[in-house]
Amino acid sequence: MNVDVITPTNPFLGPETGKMPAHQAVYEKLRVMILFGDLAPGQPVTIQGLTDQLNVGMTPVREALRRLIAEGALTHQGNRRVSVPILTSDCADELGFMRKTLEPELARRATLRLTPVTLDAITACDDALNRAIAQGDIGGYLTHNYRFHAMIYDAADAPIMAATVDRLWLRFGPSLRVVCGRFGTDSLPDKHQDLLAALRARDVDAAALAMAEDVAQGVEQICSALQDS
Amino acid sequence: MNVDVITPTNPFLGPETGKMPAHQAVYEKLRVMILFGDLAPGQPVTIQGLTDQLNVGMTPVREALRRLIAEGALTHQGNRRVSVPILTSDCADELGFMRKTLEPELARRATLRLTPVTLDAITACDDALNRAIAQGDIGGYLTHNYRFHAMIYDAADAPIMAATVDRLWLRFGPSLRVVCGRFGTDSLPDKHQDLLAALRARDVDAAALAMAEDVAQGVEQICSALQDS
DNA sequence: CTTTGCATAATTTGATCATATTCTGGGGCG
DNA sequence: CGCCCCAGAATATGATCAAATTATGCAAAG
Repeated sequence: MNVDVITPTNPFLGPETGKMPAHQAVYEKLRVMILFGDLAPGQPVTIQGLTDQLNVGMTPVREALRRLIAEGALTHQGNRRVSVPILTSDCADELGFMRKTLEPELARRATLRLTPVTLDAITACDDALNRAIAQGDIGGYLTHNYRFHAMIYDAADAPIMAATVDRLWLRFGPSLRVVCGRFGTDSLPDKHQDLLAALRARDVDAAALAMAEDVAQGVEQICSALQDS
Repeated sequence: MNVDVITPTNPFLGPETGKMPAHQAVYEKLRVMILFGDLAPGQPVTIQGLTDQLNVGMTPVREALRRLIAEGALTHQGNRRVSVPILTSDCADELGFMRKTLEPELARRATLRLTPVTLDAITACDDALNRAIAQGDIGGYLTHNYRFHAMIYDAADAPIMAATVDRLWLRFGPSLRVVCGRFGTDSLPDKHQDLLAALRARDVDAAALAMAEDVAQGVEQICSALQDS
């Protein structure tokens, strides 16, 4: 029962995939699975299960898990048991506040530093996102929505904040697929047009506002889904 | 099913050396050393050096390092070399923005949830801090200043935000000792009295303001020290 | 006679270690 | 000046130990 990753290419902007330490390969594989809801909330994650599944030793698996636990993508619940965290209302509140605070600032910085080439790439990503929505492709929506935001945050040239926000997305990840299964791809939030327009116009405040609204919509949708569970 | 105890990091720096996995003991030891400037910025950290120094195998050391790297307390610079990160101006700007944004919010939440017992403990911690300043004890100042803030953030009952802010402190840590060596304990920032008064009065906005000012002063001091280096 | 409760055994899993392998960096030699 | 070889450190593996959860069986109560 080998769980194959749905996304064929790695979603991150890293070009090198050739030679990579085993622990990092395991880390990225698990990270993608968590980020896009391939692992259900509360699902236990065992070391030996991963060693069998991925055909690597236990040391790389241990390191990858330790890293993901440090990032909050996995939790060390009770006695030596690792599992995918269950998103509570309180956690969602915290994550929501942080996202609403940090992501507009990243949008501000990105607006000032964005190159035309990167802007075109972001626009292309949004086009792909809209195609995925039109086709009802939930996996494609999740992937391209993440890429859309990740590209902007990468352009902000603020690695610490970008990494922090990345960790917040990791926490939302396991619940995303559930939310989408509930609502479908019809009523998905999309302030991306406003955001792109603001980026093209180099309007810092408009970009921050559009980002804030986009984040607020996404957080609101997740919180409402958590409410009746 | 107990899911209540999920403390991956130590909120306090108590020397609790009872029953603890080796990798966590190594992690906490290194964490304290980084947080209080026992490790200089740029200093290389080797696995084998730590195995010899701490008398543990290399697997626990590897896990501790991986965890600290994930938290930004150490950096994986280039090829398989781990070292204490050097704080640049850009990084300090990012860290400053995040601290100024997140810590007042934590102060807000702490104001609402604080118990009288905890408030007394925080007050006692501030007294110890002042005694350390009066004696010119830099180590005591750093320790108690961290504890003062950590206790407030712990009282805020917002584990994700508290852990995030903790990571920011870890990044500032290696430079703190340098800054204090430059300025001494004379002109240290202290908005703690205002903060304590606001906490006692349950004045949310005043607490947030005092915290913002305290953070701003600290960040400003570090940035000015980075300027002429 | 069945069922419930607890105590103990067995299996699974995590933690640690010793060791082998690979890769990077530096120094010597052509 | 460049290439090759060697030392040292990091990476990865499997084995071994310890801990915990699950399974099992016995006894007592209904």
